Amino acid sequence: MVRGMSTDRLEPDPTRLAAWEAFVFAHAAVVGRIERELAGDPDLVPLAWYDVLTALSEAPGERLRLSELAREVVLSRSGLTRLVDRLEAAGLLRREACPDDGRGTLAVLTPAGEAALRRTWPAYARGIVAHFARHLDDDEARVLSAALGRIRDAAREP
Amino acid sequence: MVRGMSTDRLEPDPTRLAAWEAFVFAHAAVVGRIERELAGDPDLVPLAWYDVLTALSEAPGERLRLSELAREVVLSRSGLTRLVDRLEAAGLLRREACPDDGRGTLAVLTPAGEAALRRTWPAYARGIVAHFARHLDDDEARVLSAALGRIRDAAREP
DNA sequence: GTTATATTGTTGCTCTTGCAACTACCAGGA
DNA sequence: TCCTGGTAGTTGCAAGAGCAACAATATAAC
Repeated sequence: MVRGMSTDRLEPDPTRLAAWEAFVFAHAAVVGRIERELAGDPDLVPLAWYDVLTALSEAPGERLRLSELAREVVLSRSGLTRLVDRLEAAGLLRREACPDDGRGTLAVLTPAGEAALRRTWPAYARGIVAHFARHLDDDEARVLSAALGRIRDAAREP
Repeated sequence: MVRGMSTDRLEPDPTRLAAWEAFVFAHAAVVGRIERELAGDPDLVPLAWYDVLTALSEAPGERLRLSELAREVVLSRSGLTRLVDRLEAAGLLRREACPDDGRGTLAVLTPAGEAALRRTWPAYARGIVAHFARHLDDDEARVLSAALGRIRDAAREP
């Protein structure tokens, strides 16, 4: 697993607890800020929409099963249903029946969805740089990417 | 500011972008898991309550102005008003008039609030270890604490 | 002292989310 | 084949959070 601590401790040591607290509140503060910045321009989509559209744009055929999408953006299935409702109503994606599974539904990115993605990216990127990336040196960036990626993958498992 | 990048870039480099994406989804996955674990036991308080109670327990006199508390837990003032309503209704804190400012209100931790904190900590600590701390070696823990602390402090400023 | 400006906390409203229950569908076993 | 268990997606419901607007109080300018 990981060196430097016994893996069956019941409490985090002070350094890891400080990391956890910084993690939680940094997330709230930074995401809140970026969200408000995006909300200031009616042409830009909110972060939750952006996450869904990005996941679709990176998927083969720009389409994904709803259950897959829910795992991808870390949302409950019911939450994802409503989110996809809103995106579909806005024309940024469309639902399509899954050919090989009668239960399934695919979300498919539309040209309007791609356009929304491209339109939102510059402001989003500025927010990431100004409130997050700007404060990291190269070593820290690598460590965060590796460590948080590992944590995310573990927490996403069933 | 920080070495290793020019500070006026409009987009994050790939490493920092990967760090950002891991940061966002790791938070959603880990906090969601811990929240569900706590919700499984009716004697434990949810994370938002825990954050408020901790902030109070660490403040001098175990009391804090509501505006200070809102900054501390990164919540809007209206959001904090309702949250404090719920905590007060549950008897975990009480409101008190601020002696030196007629506009102000203090939130004061009650014994029941301290008890809730102590009761919730073990399960919360287990969640932090199992889903977060367990995946960090000592170096990573130090880097996360420092870097995310810096990011949090910057994003909390007005 | 009076007036103008800013801050504190609360409320109305709306949006978003999760859980539990439900339907529709798939897969495996008798 | 039929039946049983499991999965996919949707819905009713309730809880939580933010914005804008408001009343009360404080602070500064004059």
